[in-house]
Amino acid sequence: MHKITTKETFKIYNTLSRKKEVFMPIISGHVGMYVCGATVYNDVHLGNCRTFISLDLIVRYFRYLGYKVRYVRNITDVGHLEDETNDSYDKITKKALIERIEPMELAQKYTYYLHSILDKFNALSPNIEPSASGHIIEQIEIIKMLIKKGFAYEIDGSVYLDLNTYIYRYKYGILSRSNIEKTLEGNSRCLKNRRQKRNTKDFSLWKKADDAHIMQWMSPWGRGFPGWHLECTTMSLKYLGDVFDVHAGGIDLKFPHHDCEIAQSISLHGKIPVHYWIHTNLLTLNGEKMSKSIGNTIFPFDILTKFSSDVIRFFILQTHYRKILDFSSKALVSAKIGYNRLIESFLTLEVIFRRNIKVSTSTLNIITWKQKCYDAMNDDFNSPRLIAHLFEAMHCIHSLLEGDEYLTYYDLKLLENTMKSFFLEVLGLKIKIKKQTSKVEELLKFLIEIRSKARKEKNWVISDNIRKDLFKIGYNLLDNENETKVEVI
RNA sequence: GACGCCGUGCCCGAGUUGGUAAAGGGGGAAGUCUGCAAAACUUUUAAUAAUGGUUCAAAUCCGUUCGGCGUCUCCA
Repeated sequence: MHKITTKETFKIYNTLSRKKEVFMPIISGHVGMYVCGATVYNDVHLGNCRTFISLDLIVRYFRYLGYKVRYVRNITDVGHLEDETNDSYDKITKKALIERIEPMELAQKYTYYLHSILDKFNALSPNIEPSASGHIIEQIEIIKMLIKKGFAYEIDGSVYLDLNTYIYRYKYGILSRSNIEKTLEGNSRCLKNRRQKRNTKDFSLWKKADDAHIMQWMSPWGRGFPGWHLECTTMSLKYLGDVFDVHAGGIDLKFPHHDCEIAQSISLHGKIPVHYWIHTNLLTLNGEKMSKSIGNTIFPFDILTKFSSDVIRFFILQTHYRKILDFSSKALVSAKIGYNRLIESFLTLEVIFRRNIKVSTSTLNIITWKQKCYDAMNDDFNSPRLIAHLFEAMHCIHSLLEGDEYLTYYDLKLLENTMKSFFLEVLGLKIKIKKQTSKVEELLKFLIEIRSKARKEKNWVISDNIRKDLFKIGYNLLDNENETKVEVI
């Protein structure tokens, strides 16, 4: 494995301090990382995918540096309110009624779907993927403790976190740096329909369920279901401890979700639960947030027919995770062309190895280049810069092929290993060469032979017709010096 | 209204704890190659939103303006 040699220069942008900070794990060599996963009531869209792909890059790089990562990503299958003014239904229940299936069946269906999509994008599975519905008992225990400590109160079968009590002792909103009073002042929507709560700013830990609510559990406060913010606090506490290294998620979860999590944890044990908060930025469509509720969404299968999952992943990683990324097919086409060139260079490298030219000194400094790759990733996971360095390596390979530059066998191997490991392990991309089924391949070979014969006889009519007709059905013939290559369109 | 973020060439996109010539990709142009075409390779092209200020030095820090976006409702 790779040694953790660069840890003193490895920096992560921490939303809490709004600065890049040198990463120092709680336990040397280990990283505990919690990611807010998806609410499984609908197909994941490309915006969700961007977040999980960005965070996959982060997990991969931790591991690449040699850290042992416990990667926990939850499944929200209960408790996420569709609309707080409507007490009866949460997202899962509502969709289950529409689809006429059991809520659990719905959650299962979309969980499978999420897995299959993320698998396609080569995102690594979490080590633990806990679901909210599987941790009802733990959540009830935490609510009990919060009530006992005086930070929560029960009214008519629902339990709320008492922010006034909390604010008396601690600061609320340290992550978003929002002033809850001022925030509520300017937002009239928040003032409606809060008859149950002592204060509008209090948020629910447990909600009473009426008979129509399918997903409900028995609790000391009657039948109900847990609030959304509680599940992450509960499950991260259970699997990573009361204070852990990294908590990550989409930027839209910063407030109120993550600030509420912090309030819950601090109420519980008095400590800020996380050292490094990482927030990924949004994927926009026509400049606006891609969102299920707004409806401007692109689903993975909408574009997987036009672009491979690798190209989409490459496209996403070409932008830094903290920058807004606007979806456009034009940019995707650019990414596709660049990606293919990069893959070609791996094949060119093989050609250079086969040539086996022996030199005693190198004309290029591969060690310096390798360090630049690390520097890019060490600077808050700067994948666009890493990709730029891979393109530089591609140009080096071309120069080697032309004989303009030379590398010793050792340096050549170093170049290959570094390039491949960053490409495959860190960026999580694949070096895939499209291949035909054997019979199609034989037929193509046969046609190319006929065409080659025609070309030798300068029968351009036959040779051009073969090329034209094959192009029509998706095969592009490329005539090189001695051979004809087939490109699948 | 409160709290934030962003604006880099034709397009995408690094650089934003101030400092050598502002990465990289795509596109355009020219060339090499070539029966033609394509591909590949080489070279080349062009930018810091506007305006003040701080500084020996600003894309980077501060002010103002314009434009875009996010959160405060459920969100990745």
